[in-house]
Amino acid sequence: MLTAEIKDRFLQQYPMLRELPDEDQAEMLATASLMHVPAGTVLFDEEQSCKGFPLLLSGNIRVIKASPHGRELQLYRVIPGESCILTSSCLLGDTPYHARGIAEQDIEMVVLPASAFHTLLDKHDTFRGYVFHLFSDRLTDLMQLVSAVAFQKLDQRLAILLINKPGPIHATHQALADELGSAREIVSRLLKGFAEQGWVKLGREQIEITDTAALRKFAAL
Amino acid sequence: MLTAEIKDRFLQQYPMLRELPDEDQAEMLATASLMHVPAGTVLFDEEQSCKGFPLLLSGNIRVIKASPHGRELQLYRVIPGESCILTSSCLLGDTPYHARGIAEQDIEMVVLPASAFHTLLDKHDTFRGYVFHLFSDRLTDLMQLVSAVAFQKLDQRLAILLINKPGPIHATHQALADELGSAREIVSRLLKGFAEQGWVKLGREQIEITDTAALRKFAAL
DNA sequence: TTTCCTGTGTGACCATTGTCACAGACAGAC
DNA sequence: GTCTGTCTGTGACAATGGTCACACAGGAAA
Repeated sequence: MLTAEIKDRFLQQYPMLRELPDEDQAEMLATASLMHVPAGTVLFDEEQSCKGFPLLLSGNIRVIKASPHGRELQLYRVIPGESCILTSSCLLGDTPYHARGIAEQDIEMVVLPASAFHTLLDKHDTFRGYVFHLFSDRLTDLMQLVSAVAFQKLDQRLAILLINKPGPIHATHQALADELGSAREIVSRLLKGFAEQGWVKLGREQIEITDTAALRKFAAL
Repeated sequence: MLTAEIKDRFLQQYPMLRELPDEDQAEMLATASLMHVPAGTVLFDEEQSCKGFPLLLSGNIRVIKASPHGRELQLYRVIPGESCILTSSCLLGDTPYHARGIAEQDIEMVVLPASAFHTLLDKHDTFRGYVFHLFSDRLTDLMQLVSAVAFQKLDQRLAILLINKPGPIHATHQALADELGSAREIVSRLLKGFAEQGWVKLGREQIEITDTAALRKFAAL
């Protein structure tokens, strides 16, 4: 059972649920439960099937593929307002996961039982539209990612990654490598190159972009 | 308007449409049209939005990403009974395509107008389930592909590709390279290696697997 | 037959990335 | 302060894949 405050934040974050008829909304809220998950938790993993439909309130989920040699590659990130489409995929396709989901920060999420999820999907276009959109976006993301991994050089991918991170970047080289699916040393090496070009300033767990324009030009090349 | 013969084949290929109430089925069939497309045609391309929902009767569609340097990489293949999920993604998300679709053979397909597609989706669970399943499968495929491109060596990917092709393989090295996202010379080189191991016999546009077990073992390594 | 075109074989060479093995550097704990 | 664990810098090296520049083979067309 959710508190009034959580309900508010929940509906704030997922506006399409506000459009449900009152009784359906109430029913949905009645079956939902709130979960707290500490940062670092593995929320799901390969070959593991799923229980409910999670809707994020706060915190991100990193969805990754791990290689047998200990490297990893981030497929995408789930942010509040987005829900994890992989779960939907599981619930709808009855297939197990094929990736690992890790809580990047502490997470608050509302979990709908599978039955409620199906009911919403059957009865309400807006919810359906929302889920389809998520699928659609993920497909697009993944196609983009495949293309990047297959055809782009690492330095460009790194540049793009940096550009798309907001503000002063706080991350270890290892973390960046894990996002790119590469090794820490390579990232260090490339960053050093960027620094020598005067594009970034490096510090411990910190990267400051000093010449966005140049970096962007390099990335777009 | 479809002929009776086409209707039959159509419903044969897409069983979930047979479960529709008669009048809905009739309405759907009334708005559908048959298209023939010769092999090699580009059915859709990046940044190009879409008209209708195609359901394949015969022939395959290769969905690929092309690199700026002329290389290409196959994302997946659409076979009869499957429809092209990318199109759904477009219709549902109003986003343009982000890949290219090429008719691998001559194609027959039934095309539903976007409106009919949406109607079916709204009214019928089975159709909805079908579409969700397609999405789900594609997501899985793509995640698998990303992982392969990022972490597997080309020789293994080639071996897997060969294993999964039925019967005596009839393809140019270039075609294989395009499926893998690599260059022709590399494929030739690797195939030569396989031949030296006695795993395959090579001929012009033809590859015969002579030791499936060894090849499989190598692929699984 | 000769001519072409496409597909394949190949060797030399390069660029990129990955691996390994450390050495320093910094921050927080003690 | 010292210690300790994490993060980063770095050099040598290997391996994989890609590029280029051809030669050559086989089959279809002229």
